[in-house]
Amino acid sequence: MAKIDDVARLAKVSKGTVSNVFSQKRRTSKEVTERVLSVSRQLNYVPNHIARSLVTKKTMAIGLTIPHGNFFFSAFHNQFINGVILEASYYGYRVLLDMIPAQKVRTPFLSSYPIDGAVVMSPTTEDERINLMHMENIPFVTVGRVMNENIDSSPSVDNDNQTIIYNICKYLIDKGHQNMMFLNANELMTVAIDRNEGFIRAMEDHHIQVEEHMIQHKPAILSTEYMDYGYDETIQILGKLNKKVTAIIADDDRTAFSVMNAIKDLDLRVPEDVSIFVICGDLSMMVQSNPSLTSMDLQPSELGAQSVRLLMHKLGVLQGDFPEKIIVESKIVERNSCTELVPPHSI
Amino acid sequence: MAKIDDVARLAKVSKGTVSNVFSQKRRTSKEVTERVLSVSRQLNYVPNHIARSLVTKKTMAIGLTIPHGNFFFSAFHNQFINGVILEASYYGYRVLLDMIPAQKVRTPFLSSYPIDGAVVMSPTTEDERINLMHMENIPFVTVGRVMNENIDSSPSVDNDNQTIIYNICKYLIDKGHQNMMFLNANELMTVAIDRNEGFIRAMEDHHIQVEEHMIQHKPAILSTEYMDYGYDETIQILGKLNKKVTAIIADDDRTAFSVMNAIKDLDLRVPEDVSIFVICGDLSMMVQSNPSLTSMDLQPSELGAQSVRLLMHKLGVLQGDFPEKIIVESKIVERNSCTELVPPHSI
DNA sequence: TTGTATGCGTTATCAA
DNA sequence: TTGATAACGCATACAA
Repeated sequence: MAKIDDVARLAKVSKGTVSNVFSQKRRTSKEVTERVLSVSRQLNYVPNHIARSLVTKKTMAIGLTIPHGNFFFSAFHNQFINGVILEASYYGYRVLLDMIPAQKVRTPFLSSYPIDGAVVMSPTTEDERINLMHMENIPFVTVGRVMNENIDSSPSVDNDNQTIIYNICKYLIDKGHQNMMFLNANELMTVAIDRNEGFIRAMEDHHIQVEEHMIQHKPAILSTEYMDYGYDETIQILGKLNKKVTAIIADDDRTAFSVMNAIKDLDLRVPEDVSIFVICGDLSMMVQSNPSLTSMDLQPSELGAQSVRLLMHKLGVLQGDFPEKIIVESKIVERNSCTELVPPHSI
Repeated sequence: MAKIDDVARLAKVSKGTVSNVFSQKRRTSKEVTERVLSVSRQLNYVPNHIARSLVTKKTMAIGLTIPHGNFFFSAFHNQFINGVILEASYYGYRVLLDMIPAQKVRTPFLSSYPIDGAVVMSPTTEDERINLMHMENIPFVTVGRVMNENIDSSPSVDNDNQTIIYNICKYLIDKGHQNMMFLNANELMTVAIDRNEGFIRAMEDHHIQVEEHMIQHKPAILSTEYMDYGYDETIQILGKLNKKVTAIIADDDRTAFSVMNAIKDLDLRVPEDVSIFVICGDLSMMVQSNPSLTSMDLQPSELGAQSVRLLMHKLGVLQGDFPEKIIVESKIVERNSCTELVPPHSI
């Protein structure tokens, strides 16, 4: 591999000049520029990224910290990641996928993170990844609210989760539903906490008693029940316990599908007997399922892009003031899985 | 940030010793080790990854080169990526997500890739990413067959795509199907080429004439038709052209869902009128759709893990001989979307 | 088992 | 506009 000295020698300039031709940090005459570029092509020279990083103290990479454990990407994560990569590449940044829990790093591999900053997805309460970032002084942005004891505030991008659930409930209540089941995300995730508050507030505002069966939480990602979350809950609550649930709010498309299967197995129909509302689902899956599923568009790709932009501000790549919190818009997309509730006596 | 000199001074040892405590490349006495570690903790010292990389010439990161353009991850990609990350982290490697096309890198950002090797997903014919890797002398492994003019051979992991389609066809033919439609991947992908050969061979072996409508290709990822590939094709071939197709082989779950919608819109039923076989689909989606979809289990996560292992061999991290090609097993998972064809006259 | 000195390939500072 | 040289923070050969 050719080095900067080789180019400098052949182009009869100093290495400082060669450096400048590539970094464009100060002007070089057209003549010299072309000579250097020509020699570089000839020697197949490209600046060494590592050496550059050592002195500039910039790696031009950001970390994307995804929930660890035996994790699984959903369509939501997908789209989100797409947004992150696209936006990062716009600023010349690469994306390092990160999932190694702090404790598990073996000593021989221990070293600083070769990233300039990080985007932390789906924080939990007392999220250890966030503590790690904080300790190592790595600038970070979260997608979702931070709830760590020692960390007062940090830039974040989020949907307005409380309002989202509130509006979903209102949407269903307006259709006559009074008895709903909310299949929330895992209880450790801060988003689940916010959503619960929204749910409870909606019920209170509409004078509906919140019963225990109404709020469920996704099992831990490691558990065997994780994959078909929604099935057992539906069978149990609607079947065995015979709670007269008429509407189910599902965390994601996978959950919704599980629910639909359970409903079929209970000899019930969607939406005639039970309405289903999906919070974050893959657009194409929503449209193509049968019946098509009414859902919330959370704009995951926009969440990703905005989180990167926020991080770029923190890193000084983007100038000017920037907000500490960015709320990404979301809106209900009506399809065919939610229907007006027909009171029993009117049949 | 504390540096190695700071630790050396406070621990009253040389920096060489401090270095060895962390890299564990040569023994250090227990006494010294503990003193160094203690001081390091005190100063919050961690070796600088960049500086280390500069001298060792190892970045401890591998690139994951995903198809670029306005790309979109499917469940298959998801699982694959999971496999890659998990396996890479096992060897202490991080994963850099890569999608920047070679030409688009602007001069100010131009530099060598800070990776030790790369995994290239879903190669196309004359894949420019592979040419780039080859030119820059970056060790790489492909997931899928390479079909580049100038590149003779390179390590790769793959399913046996020809045989897979052959077996799917045989499976359907054994059920009495003679007129199938194959919704293949994009025609530029090498996997699509291999599959076509398998399809044609199966037809020939069973004395079935291959008609034009039988093989379709997914539109380019940038096109608007990309997202509901399968719908128009089904409406067109089964509806307007009234070809008597009784079985459809779909590239992925998204495609399968589109097909199911089209079939419904044509007032036909799955599997009574048309059988559907999915090649790569998300397990949970397959199970939870209605009817559940018969599919091929390609073990995407295993593909990911094996590709990393192969790369580790190329990088010398893993010792011993290693094969140039690894074929990951796949098998048919029967569910409820394919049925025995009942000849019309027997009704 | 530990210390010393050199080099990794670049950018940045200061002169010219 | 360009050149010379000192960092950047670490690993490693060699010496002790």
